[in-house]
Amino acid sequence: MKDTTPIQLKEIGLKITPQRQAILKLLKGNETHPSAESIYSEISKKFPGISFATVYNTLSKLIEAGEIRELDIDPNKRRFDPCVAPHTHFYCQACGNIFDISHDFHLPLTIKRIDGHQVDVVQLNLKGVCKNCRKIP
Amino acid sequence: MKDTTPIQLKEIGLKITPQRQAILKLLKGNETHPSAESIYSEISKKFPGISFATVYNTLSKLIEAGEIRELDIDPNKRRFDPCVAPHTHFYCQACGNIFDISHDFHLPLTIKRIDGHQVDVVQLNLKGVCKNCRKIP
DNA sequence: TCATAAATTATAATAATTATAAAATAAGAA
DNA sequence: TTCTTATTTTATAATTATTATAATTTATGA
Ligand SMILES: [Mn+2]
Ligand SMILES: [Mn+2]
Ligand SMILES: [Zn+2]
Ligand SMILES: [Zn+2]
Repeated sequence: MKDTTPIQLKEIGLKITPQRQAILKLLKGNETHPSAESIYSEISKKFPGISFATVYNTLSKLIEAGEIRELDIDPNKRRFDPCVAPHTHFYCQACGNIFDISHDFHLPLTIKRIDGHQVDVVQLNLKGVCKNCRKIP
Repeated sequence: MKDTTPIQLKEIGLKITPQRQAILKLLKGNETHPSAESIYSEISKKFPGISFATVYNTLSKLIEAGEIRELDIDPNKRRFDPCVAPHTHFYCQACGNIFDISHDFHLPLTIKRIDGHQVDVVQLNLKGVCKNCRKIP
């Protein structure tokens, strides 16, 4: 039988717990850019007793370890992305969904300095009305 | 004596009140990208009785009218910018200050559609450690 | 001056997130 | 395998930012 132990946790110095495994599994390959709330709701199905603190704590640790990243695009809540490679996002102001944009806008991704400031993160955010919401007038 | 009446309010269909005049005056030319809290604190000096609701209400009206805009860059609070012309921002993760970046990154400012989505806003956000915070190790 | 819609205020409510401390548990040592 | 302990989870409270409500006040135009 295939070993499904998520070695990622061990690698970043975290204890392997069922809750963390579930959160990691939910995130892996997830392209919805979930919020803490949506992660909590989903995980609750399998772990009815999980607490919000565990979700937030785990997300913080994963961000620290560089396994996931946080987006600054939803004005109402934190949103998370398991894909840490740089890419553009589109936020729908009607439904709140976030879409990956694969088009290359030739961003200054390697810039390390500007106006004397040290640049660590570069984010291009687009906002408007998504494909789906445009249909429903 | 010079007329200092802010005609902007009348123009956008809002009643001229001392509170609104003060908020508008504080915003005009302000490059600090203030939060509701910082606006409230500052205005309170002249209007000790002003309420947070007035600050938020006024900001909402001004955004609606396109007189100011809101940034999605500070993960903790809403930040406002009286300059509505498109420009890049830098957020310091150490001190929370936001700086305007005048360098032209050739953003797709005229794009109206991508992947079927209707694009209304384009924001380029840089984050890291600002000039001032780098000095204090 | 007066009528009235709009704005302001005090206050409560909501939503997201963070803090605290006790109980549970993963993981390595014995 | 059992023991030990630091880590993690949970329940709960606290905090912070923002929005909602309703009574009072005020700007504005007749
Ligand atoms: Mn993404
Ligand atoms: Mn600006
Ligand atoms: Zn949508
Ligand atoms: Zn700084």
